[in-house]
Amino acid sequence: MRLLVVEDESRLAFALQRGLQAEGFAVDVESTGPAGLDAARHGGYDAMILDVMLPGLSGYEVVRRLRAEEHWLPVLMLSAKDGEYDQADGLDCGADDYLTKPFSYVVLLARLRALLRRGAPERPTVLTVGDLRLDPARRRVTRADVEVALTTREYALLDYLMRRPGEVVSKTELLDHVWDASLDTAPNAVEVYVGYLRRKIGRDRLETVRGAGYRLAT
Amino acid sequence: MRLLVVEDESRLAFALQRGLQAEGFAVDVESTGPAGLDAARHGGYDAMILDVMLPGLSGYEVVRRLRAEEHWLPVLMLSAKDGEYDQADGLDCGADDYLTKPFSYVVLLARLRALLRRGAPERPTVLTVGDLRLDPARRRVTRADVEVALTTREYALLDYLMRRPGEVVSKTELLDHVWDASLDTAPNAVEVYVGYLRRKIGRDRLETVRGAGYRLAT
DNA sequence: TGGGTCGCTGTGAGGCCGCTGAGGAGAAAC
DNA sequence: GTTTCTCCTCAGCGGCCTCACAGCGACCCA
Repeated sequence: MRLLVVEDESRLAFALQRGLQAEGFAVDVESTGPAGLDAARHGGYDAMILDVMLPGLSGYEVVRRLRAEEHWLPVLMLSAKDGEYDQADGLDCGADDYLTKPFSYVVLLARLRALLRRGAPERPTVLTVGDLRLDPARRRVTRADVEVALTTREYALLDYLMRRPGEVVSKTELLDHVWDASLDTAPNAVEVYVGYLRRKIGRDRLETVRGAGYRLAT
Repeated sequence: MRLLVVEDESRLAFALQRGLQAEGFAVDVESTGPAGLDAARHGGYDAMILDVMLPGLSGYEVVRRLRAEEHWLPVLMLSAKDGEYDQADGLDCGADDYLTKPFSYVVLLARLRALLRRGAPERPTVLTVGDLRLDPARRRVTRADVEVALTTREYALLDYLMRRPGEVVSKTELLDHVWDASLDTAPNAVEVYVGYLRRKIGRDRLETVRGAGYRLAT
């Protein structure tokens, strides 16, 4: 679990970093609004702890811009002010939760966990061709609901073919996309792997188009 | 938007009902724990506002049972107590947010809207995969109800894997999320820790997907 | 029917990937 | 200071995967 802490008070930032790391989180720290926004945009974090008072760009503004750019990273806001409108503002501008300083570490942790619990996993589509199914996330292939064990190369080959069902795909194209284009492999390797695949997914699923390439039967 | 308010102080319950109705919500009120639980189970509400102190069944217990039955209705808890552990307890037993009485109506509304925005939480408090259970709040892992002692790193690794059961997770992804991205760790560390985990949770629970990563068996 | 071309497959070597035991560094407990 | 615990690196090993090769079969065209 990677966290981004954006906080300009260095003592607090350091305390948070150490405490959260002790809980097993990986923690990066930024100390200004713009730097925090940038990190959140590019970083692949699971959640963000964000101070409201920041140099350069306020915490409110950071969240607003993130949301405007369709980033849905869970955000826990921290603020020294404790007026109620302030809190409402924080939530309404797109933060997911709000803590008022001084806060207790226990509460912070509990809120953070609640936030991480509801993270939204989007699963990529499962490719389906006939009774063949390929799930990229699980890296799993089934044929008529029976799992098929594939090696890395076999899997990559089938993946490529299933994204272009019914089309004729040439050997050189396969060499370019499934094999590393840099190292020159003999075209025969394609034939070898087509052979392997046929044994596993069924001989008739993969047609040879003599002189042109291969076609995955729809 | 339909709301369920479970509150035994009739004045507060009435005030909430009128206020929220004025905002355009459809509001039903229950005044005991068991009645609230029942309504939540059958009612098709979009969110629930739940007092902790209730006759018959405490608010904690209501949420816990709901979650145990796989109901993921967003729950906003209300409590007169204000000890911090109390608040942490509320969140960890499955509530999505927490307000301490006395609270301001503005804050309640903001929190409620934030809750409705993010819809029902998708993940249970306790992560369960097969006979493995991981309780983030207690930082505890059991396998077939036997506690398993894990180090910080082992725990973080299992936590990450259990949030994506059945999916293949690459070593680099694990390095990024379970290890701190800033310090560069050798990819071999992942292999080592997968080895440790296997000894503790069972060799077959963690599959190797050669060339791709690891997969937690569902 | 025969020759040529293209594709298929069994064999085997080489290499990459992942696993594990050993051990050192650093922190914490005693 | 010593012991213990944890984290992580390193090196060696074992196994599976990959792919080249060569011989054979299939297909196409006179």
